[in-house]
Amino acid sequence: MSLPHPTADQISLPIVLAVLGDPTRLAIVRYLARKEGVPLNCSKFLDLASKTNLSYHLAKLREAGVTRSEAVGTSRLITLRRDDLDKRFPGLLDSVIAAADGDSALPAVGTSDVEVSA
Amino acid sequence: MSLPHPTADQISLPIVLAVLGDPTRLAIVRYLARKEGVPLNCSKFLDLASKTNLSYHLAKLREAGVTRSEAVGTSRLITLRRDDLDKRFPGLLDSVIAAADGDSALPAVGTSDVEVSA
DNA sequence: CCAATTGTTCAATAACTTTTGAACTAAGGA
DNA sequence: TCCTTAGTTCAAAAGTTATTGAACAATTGG
Repeated sequence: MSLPHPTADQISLPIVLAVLGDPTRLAIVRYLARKEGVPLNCSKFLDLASKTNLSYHLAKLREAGVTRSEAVGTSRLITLRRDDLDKRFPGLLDSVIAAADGDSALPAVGTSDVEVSA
Repeated sequence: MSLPHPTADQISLPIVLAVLGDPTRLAIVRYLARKEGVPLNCSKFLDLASKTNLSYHLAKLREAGVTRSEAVGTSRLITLRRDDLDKRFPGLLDSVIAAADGDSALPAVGTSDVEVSA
């Protein structure tokens, strides 16, 4: 681990809700959930926002305890903290993601049929 | 019904999450959930915020589709829109409320053992 | 009618959040 | 070493949300 992350018990419900209440961040979390287990780097999300702005949103997600960012070379590998979130707030993440998946008006990443392998 | 409320299908996930991401509003929703079926007036929440500020937060909850406010005499009877929320975002409200109930650091209303009957 | 109760609205301010661009760091490849 | 890639940091600007007090409206009880 490289950057400051809260421990599981430091994760705060209102902060998590507020952080997920932003469409850009919700899109990031949705994509992470779909690709669970596969660590992703920031470039995956460049169609949601500028590089600088993404850095800001990804920091918010990390600081809230929603994601984990690990520095590997010049990349950040980002994963969902599903284990910790499920322990802390059972069912919350699943219901949020299911609700987001059901809403076609929300911004999304990697939703097209075409999937780039590398 | 008196004041403008969104219809069930107009309720937006990011807006609901953002609205619930405020500790004062979360406390209001929690209390409404505990007293489900019993319409409450604003005075119940006066220990959370000033009258003016409550009016603001209750309007946010109403506009997001989380609560319903009905004008009855000089009071507003406030209820949770559980039916609509459950239809739109299954499991979300329950997991949020369960998570909030598990967090003793959050502000709360009517948590004491003493319950005033009238 | 008068006063009290219940809550809203308005304008101001304070406090945050989001977005931006330019400058930066750190790693990796040619 | 130099260049590129990946992402951060910083300061400024823009936008939004929260909080306040004073003034208001509507209903109800005396």
